[in-house]
Amino acid sequence: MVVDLKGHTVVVAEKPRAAAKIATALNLKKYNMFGLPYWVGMVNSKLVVVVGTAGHLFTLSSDERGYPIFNYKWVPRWVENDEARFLVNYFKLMSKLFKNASEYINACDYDIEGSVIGYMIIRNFGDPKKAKRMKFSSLTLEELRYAYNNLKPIDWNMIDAGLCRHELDWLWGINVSRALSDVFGKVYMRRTILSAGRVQSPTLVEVTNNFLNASTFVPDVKFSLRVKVSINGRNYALENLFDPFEDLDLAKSLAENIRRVKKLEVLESNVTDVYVDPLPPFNLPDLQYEASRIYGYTPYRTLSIAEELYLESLISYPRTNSQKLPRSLNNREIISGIAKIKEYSALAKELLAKDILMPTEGRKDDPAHPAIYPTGYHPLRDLKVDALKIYDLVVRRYLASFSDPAYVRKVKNVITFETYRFSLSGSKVMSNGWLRYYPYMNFITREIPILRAGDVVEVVEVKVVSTYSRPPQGYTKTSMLKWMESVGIGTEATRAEIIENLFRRGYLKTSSKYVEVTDLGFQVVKVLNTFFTDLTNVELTRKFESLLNNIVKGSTTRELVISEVKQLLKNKLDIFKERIWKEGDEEVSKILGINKVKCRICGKSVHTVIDGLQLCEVHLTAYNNIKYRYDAWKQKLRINWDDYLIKLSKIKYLGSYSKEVVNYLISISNEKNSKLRGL
DNA sequence: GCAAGGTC
Ligand SMILES: [Zn+2]
Repeated sequence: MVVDLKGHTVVVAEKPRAAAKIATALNLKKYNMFGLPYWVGMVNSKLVVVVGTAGHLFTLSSDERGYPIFNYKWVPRWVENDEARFLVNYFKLMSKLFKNASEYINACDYDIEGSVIGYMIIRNFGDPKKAKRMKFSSLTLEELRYAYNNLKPIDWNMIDAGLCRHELDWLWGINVSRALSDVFGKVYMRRTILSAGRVQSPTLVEVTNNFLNASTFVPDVKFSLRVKVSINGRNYALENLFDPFEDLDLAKSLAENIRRVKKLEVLESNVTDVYVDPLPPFNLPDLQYEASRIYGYTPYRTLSIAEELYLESLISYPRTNSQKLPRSLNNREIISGIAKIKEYSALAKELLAKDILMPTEGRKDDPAHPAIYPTGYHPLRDLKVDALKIYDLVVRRYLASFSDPAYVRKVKNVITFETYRFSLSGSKVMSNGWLRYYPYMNFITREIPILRAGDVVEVVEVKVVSTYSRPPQGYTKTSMLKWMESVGIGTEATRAEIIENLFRRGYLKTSSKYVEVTDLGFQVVKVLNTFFTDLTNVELTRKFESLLNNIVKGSTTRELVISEVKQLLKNKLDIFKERIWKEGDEEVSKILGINKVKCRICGKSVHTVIDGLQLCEVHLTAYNNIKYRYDAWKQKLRINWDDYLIKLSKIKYLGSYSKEVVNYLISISNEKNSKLRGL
C-alpha cells in the first residue's frame, strides 16, 4: 500500500464506476490492489479512501433442510454461489481498506437496496455506528462534492426496509419453492428443483391464463362489406366506418344496393398535418423493446450486450428506467466524439451546427441513473455484430432526441352510401426530421387522392365477407417484460433474467413465435392457485411496498412484519403438508388432476366426461367454447353442427386446442357416417 | 437447491 491508512474515512460506492466519479470529484489518486481500483487523498484535511463494490456482497442463506424454514443468516455471496467467486477479491480489498478507519460513508445508490449494500459492507468490515450516508441522484462533480460536504446520518429505517424486502422474498420464495419441489418429487418419483416467487409466479400465471384463452379460443362470426372504388383510373379498397352486421341478410342487401347504384358520394375530406416529436433517449425497457422489434433480440440478450458496452465505456449505465438525459451532460462534446465515426459523421455534424442542443425527454424516471447515452468514445473496431447493432440503436436514438420533429400529412376522405360511411385514408411523411437519425419507425406511407365533398366515386367491386373475432395475442419474452413493467413487478436489472428462469425451470417453452405453457407449468400454477394464492398475484408486491414504506416512515418494524409473515406461511405450509403427506398419493393426484382415464386427443388425464367425450381439462374447455359459439353460428349462417365444425376448422384464429377438438369431432362424425353407410 | 435484488 502506498499510503499508511489510519484514522481515515472509507467511502463505499455501489459500483467501481461510481467510485471513480466520486474520487474525481474529491481529487483523489488512483491505486490498485487485488486487481481492483481504489482511490486515496486528503479532503478537508482528512485522509479519505474511496472504494467501489459490485452490488451486493452478502446474501441470505440457511443450512437447514426441509420446510417450513424460518432461519437464515447473511453470508458472503461466494459461499452460496460459485459464480460469485470473483467477489473474493472485493472482500480482500474491503478488509484491507476498512482496517483502522475511523469513519464510514455509504455512497451507494440512494434507494433501499443501496442502503442494504452499503450497510452490510460497513457492518462486516467497519462499524455502522460510525457511518454516514451520502445522498446524490446523479454523478456530476458538483452534486458529488455537495453531497460529500453535506453528509446525512444513516437512515436506519431505510436499511431495515431493505433488509425486510430481502427476508420477505426469501421466506416466500424458498418455502414455496421447497413445497413445490416436494409435491412434484412425490408425483414424478424423482427429485425436481422447482421455484416460485413474488415476481416469477404472477408472471407465470399471467402467461398461463393468456395461453389458455388463446389456445381454447373459438371465434364469433359477423358479416361485413369489402368495397373497392376507382379514382382516376386507380383502384382503392375502402375502410368501413360502421360495425360488421350480425345479420348476413342485411350485409347482402346493402351490397346489392351498392352494386345497383354503383356510385358513392364524398361527404368530406380532411387534411391534417401532424408534427411528431423525436422519441426520448432509451431507458432499458425501451431499448429491449426496440432491439426485439427491429432485430428479434430477447430482453436478456439485449441487457447482456448493453452491459458489455457499458463496461467498455461506450455507453452509460444501462439498468435505468429514466428517459431523461442529465442536465449537466456535455452533449456537444459527446456528439463531436460521435462525429468521428464515419456512419454518424454527417448526421452528427448537422446537430453540431445548431446553436442550442435541446434533447426531448420522456416521462419515465429513475432515482439513481439517467437515460442511456453514448459516451462518445469509440474503439469500434472490435465490436461484434450484435453489439454494434445495440450501440447503433443507442447512438441514433440519442442523436434523434436533439433533432427536429417529423412532419406527417394525413388525409382522410369520408365517403357515404345512405347512412353508411366508408373512409379512404392515407398519410405521407412530408419532412423526415428525426426519422433520418432513427430510421426504424414504420410510418406507413399510403398516398391517396384528396377528394372534394360532393365528388362521386365509381364502385368497381362489392363483396360480402365474414369477419371473425380475434383471440388474445400470445406472449413473447418481450411482451412478458412489457407486462411485468406495466404491472410494476421486478426491476430493470432482474426482469429479463426472471423470464429466462421460467423457461429454465421447464414451465414455459417457445416452439413457435409465441410462448407456450408446458404440462409442468400448468400443474405448478394449479398448486399455487390452490395453496399459495397470494404468490400468484401482483398485489403481493403492492403489499410489500406498503409494508416497506411503513417501515421507512417508522409506523411499523421489520421484526413485526417478518413475524407476521412467518405465522402466515406456517399456517399455509402446515395445511399443504397435511394434505399431501397425511392424505396420501391419491390426494396429490387429485390436486394435480391426475387419474387413469386418458384424454382421447392428447392422452393426458380426463377432467370430466361430458357428452360422452373423454377430454382433459384444456380440451374440455375448448369443447365447451365450441359448443357455446354454436348457437350464434347456427342462427347467423343456418348451418348444422357438422358444417359448423368444418367451417371452424378452416379459420386461422381458431385456438390450437380448439382446432384439435374440432378435428377430433369431425373424425368421430365421419366414422359414424361411414358406419351408417355400411349398414 | 429453492427468491429477488444489486453488479462484474
Ligand atoms: Zn387433451
